[in-house]
Amino acid sequence: MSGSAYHHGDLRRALVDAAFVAARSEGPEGVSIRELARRVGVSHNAAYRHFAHRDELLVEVSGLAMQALVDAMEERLARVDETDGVLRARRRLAEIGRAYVSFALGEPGLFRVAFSSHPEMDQTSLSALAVRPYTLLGEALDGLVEVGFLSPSARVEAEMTCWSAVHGFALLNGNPLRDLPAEERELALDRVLAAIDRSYAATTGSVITPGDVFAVA
Amino acid sequence: MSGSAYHHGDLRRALVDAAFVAARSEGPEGVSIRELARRVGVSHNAAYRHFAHRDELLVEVSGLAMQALVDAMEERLARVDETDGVLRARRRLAEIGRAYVSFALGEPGLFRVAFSSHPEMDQTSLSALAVRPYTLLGEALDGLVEVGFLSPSARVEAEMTCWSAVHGFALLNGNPLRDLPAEERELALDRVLAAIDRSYAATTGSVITPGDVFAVA
DNA sequence: TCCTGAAGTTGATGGCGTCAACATGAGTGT
DNA sequence: ACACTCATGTTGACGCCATCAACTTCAGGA
Repeated sequence: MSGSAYHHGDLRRALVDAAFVAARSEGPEGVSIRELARRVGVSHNAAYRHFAHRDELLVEVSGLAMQALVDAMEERLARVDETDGVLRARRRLAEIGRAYVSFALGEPGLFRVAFSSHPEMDQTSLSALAVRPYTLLGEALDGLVEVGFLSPSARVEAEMTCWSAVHGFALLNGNPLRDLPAEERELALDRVLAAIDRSYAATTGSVITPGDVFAVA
Repeated sequence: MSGSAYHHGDLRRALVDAAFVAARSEGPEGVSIRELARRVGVSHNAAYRHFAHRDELLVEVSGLAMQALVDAMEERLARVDETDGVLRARRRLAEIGRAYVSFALGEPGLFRVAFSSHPEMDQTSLSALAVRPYTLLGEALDGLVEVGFLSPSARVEAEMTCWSAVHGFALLNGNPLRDLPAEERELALDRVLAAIDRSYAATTGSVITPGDVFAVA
């Protein structure tokens, strides 16, 4: 009933796909039911057989965008080849942050659609959407605790701190600071990540040898 | 020429005022030229004698919203009555963060309009808008350096770190985490602020006596 | 074979931003 | 005192949008 062939072929999927490319290049507000219908070669209103309203379609696209973000994070995580336990855990956390920011700045449309608020959307499905990046981050933090770099007591909801820093950085650099030179931005991100790293080290009195993980002290 | 009386009285101001209240209750997308015209008792299109397009009006409102944010921060800063130098500087920084978050969550419409992106808007005026909160934050950070809590080398662009953390926290709590219980949210913010504090202390080897500034260790 | 219900279409309503053409009237130069 | 000009406002249009209601079509089961 959802994926079978009918008049069009598979309109629902076609619409979602088209919406994804539209959102990718123009963000959520660039997704127009009518435009999609035109693009897919179907009459306006056809979409309403599959989505109650525009927001329902956007939620679907949000899911895909979020998935793309997760993929980017996982791909980058997989590249960490550090063998020393502590360094590895710290680098993994940093890579999550880098992947997040790089996705936000490289795919602004998708990023915005992933986090765009849909008033119609019930809260549960909303947080369910963001759950995967959250757990990914959580695992990295658990890793830090395991190697003794982050104290268990500071571990509590450490997700919030990391996520806030990186999310804020991504948004500020996408908007008010949008034309900061890439070099400066890179450096600034290093500093933010270093600050988090330093903050965690302080919870266990771990020593950070300069140049350990980050270029900046 | 800008503030004189004419047909309407002072349409430009009236429009901006109406736009402000609209933005306050519904955010940037709730600001409609036609609706404002109706509200002000003037014909649609009248606004176009004062603003080239909708975005130009929104920029004006952004400025007001940003000003409101700054006011909130300054008001809160003024309330810090700590006498001990180090504690005072640390608390001032924390208060800036709290004011920022509290404004973002208490006035979501204004906050969003303050930071909404206006494609038509040239970059210079955009960053000029955000300059005041930025300098306010900068002054607080300078204070931390003066009392020896933050090392001068870590001072470099520390604005970015603070601003990112707090901005991200505000947005996450306004959107995906929008119905987190207020209590938990408060605690989470404490933790974020404590992490920053800790991170700065680490740059000078300053000792943090528990319960110094924040409830959480 | 028919007929039902899902999938798609047509046409309308009311919203929006914006352009062009017109109306009005306050303030200035003579 | 008068006429003229130009800023300010108005009317009416265009094309976009989301969405509703009423239709057609047609595939698959009784």
